[in-house]
Amino acid sequence: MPENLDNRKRKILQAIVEEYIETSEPVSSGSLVKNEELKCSSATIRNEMAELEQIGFLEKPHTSAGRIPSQKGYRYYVDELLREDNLSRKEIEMIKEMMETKVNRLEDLTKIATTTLSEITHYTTIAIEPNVSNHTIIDIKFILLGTRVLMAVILTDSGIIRESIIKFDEDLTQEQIDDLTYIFNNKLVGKPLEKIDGPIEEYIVEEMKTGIRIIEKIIEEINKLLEDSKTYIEGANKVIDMPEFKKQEMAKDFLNVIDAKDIIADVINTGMAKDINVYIGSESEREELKNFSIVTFNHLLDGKDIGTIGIIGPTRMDYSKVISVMKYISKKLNDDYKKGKF
Amino acid sequence: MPENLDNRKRKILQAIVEEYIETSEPVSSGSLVKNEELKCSSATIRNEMAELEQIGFLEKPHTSAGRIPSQKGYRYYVDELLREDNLSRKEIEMIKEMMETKVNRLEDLTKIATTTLSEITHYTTIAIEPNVSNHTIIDIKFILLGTRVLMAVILTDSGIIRESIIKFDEDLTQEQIDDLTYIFNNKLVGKPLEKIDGPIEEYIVEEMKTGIRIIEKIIEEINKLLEDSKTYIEGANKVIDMPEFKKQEMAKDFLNVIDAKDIIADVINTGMAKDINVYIGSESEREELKNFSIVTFNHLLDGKDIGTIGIIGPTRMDYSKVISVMKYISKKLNDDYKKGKF
DNA sequence: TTTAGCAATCTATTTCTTTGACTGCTAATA
DNA sequence: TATTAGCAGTCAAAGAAATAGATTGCTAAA
Repeated sequence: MPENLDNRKRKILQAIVEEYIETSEPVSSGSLVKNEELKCSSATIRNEMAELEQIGFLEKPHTSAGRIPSQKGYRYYVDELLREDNLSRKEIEMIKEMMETKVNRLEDLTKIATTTLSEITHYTTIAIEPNVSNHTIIDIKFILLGTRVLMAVILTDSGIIRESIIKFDEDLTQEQIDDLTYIFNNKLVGKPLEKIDGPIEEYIVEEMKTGIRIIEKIIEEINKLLEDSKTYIEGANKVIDMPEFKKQEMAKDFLNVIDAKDIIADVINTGMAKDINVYIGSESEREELKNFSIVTFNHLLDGKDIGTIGIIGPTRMDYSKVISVMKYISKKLNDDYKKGKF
Repeated sequence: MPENLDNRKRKILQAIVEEYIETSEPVSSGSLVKNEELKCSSATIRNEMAELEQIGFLEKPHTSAGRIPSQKGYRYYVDELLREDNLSRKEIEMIKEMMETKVNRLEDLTKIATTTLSEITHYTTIAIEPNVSNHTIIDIKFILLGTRVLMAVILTDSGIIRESIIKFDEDLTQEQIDDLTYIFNNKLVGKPLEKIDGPIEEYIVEEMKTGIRIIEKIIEEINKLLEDSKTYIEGANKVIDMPEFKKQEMAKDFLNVIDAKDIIADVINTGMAKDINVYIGSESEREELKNFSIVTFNHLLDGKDIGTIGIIGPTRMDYSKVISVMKYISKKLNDDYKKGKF
């Protein structure tokens, strides 16, 4: 439940957040007087600022400095004060141009969206493969590569293709492969792509004439394929010029997060799936992320989740710009899809 | 042609390089006197150091500091003075343990070697997919996924598998796929995996009954597959604790290099293929790398290059440890291979 | 050829001072 | 009651000066 702030407090908070995002310096009462919307003296603003600090929206680095937004302050700003139409004509042109490339796979489309996002926002971007468990299998293919190596390819209705190479200690015959293909398809096509469990495994083993070990291994590998959702990070160098990274500790935290990609995957997968998700500082409940914010959106086609795209940066992030770009890219991906681009 | 240094100068250079690698502080004549192998006074050492600086093996950060090795100094050290048996029993155990995992693909083996290397050396590791142009094709498979999506899988004699998904604007028939498979195999199996050129393309087009556009597209995609060699980087956070990264500029350079992986790929691909390759500072002729060294080895199985593995770190790098680990891992990969592990 | 000894050099550290940017409070004002 | 002017108090950041410490290069003697 967002506290109710009166109009002047809202204006002051908004002005502080925006000025701090721009300059990365604590904002003083004096500099706010220049804001044309605020028709009062610096003393009045000081009183208001003191109150905003009292209720937790602002903090002071030290007595004689200006104020900076607290995590709660950012949250209020994002939920209540943000402007979402923060894209210049030039930026829209850039996005359009960058996203024109033709691609063969959905994954490549994600890649392009990611690069675009990074270029426009100047933050580090993240792409996480979708959790495919609510997608429907439309085909499973097994291809024998050599006599002991099998390639399994799974296709889903949303156009996602996953493949895995499996090596055996014994020879496989083409006949076995044909059997496998038949039975796996029979049992799994049309079903949601969930983990293959005990009962299904038993059924398949029963149907097959040979090789329980082979089936076990295949199921193991397929399950592995379903579980792991790869995370890609791009533009790690984008952050280096930001003033917050002058502090060794923050730079260290950042590199650690970038390296242990699962930290980010974890946060995103446990989050709720809103249109656009914003995790500010320690809201993500990971110590390493307390100085960072993550903003993501789910790349949806026809209601199917085909991956999460996001950015990570300091809590002093240009939320307005980031969210504007994301909304635009998200819409464009869908429009292109409807126009049959993919 | 390595200059000839007398024995004492060699010892002094070696001691300076090793102490500087360990402490990252300029080495003084005084601290070298403690070295038991050097039976002379600090004054004598100072004279020798002055001469070593004269001929370019050492440098001074400023008048009243000790000496640090120059790039030329490191080079002499690596070529002439390096000890290669610099692995503790404990480290060998660690390597053995980490490399025990069973894998299905050669690529996964590379991944494991990379992780091991990073853990043992505490530097950032690099893996670059092999240039497959001298490998021989043993099979090409085309699999139809849906009516307009084709998957091409290429197998080489070295066990490398490359696959690509190709999307068409028109429907494909199974018959066409069978034709494609037959003709491509006929023409390319047993040949080195080079770019498919004009004459071959013409031949294939002639043989096929239909769809010159389809063939063009397939060849385009296959050629793309052969060209791009992906680069993976792991352990970027390993560097953060090194004193040299206190300097903003170096941290920036490093992140840029990590982000623009092709810089590294470029250096490695233009290098000569020795057993182990060491690029010190600006030897790699890329401005961004002037403060970094790269050490790589080629992962060879039966003489076939199946990928390059390496590390990147500051020029003040523990070359001895790095090279020792690499030799050990390289040998182990080969031994495992001969024992049929893969 | 080697070494002891010493002046000269230069960085890094510490301490002190100064400056300037804010705030918070008080008392006057509308 | 809400606003504001004015001013003392606080604190960090920047600058200046002093100090300490490390190391070299040179000279002259061994």
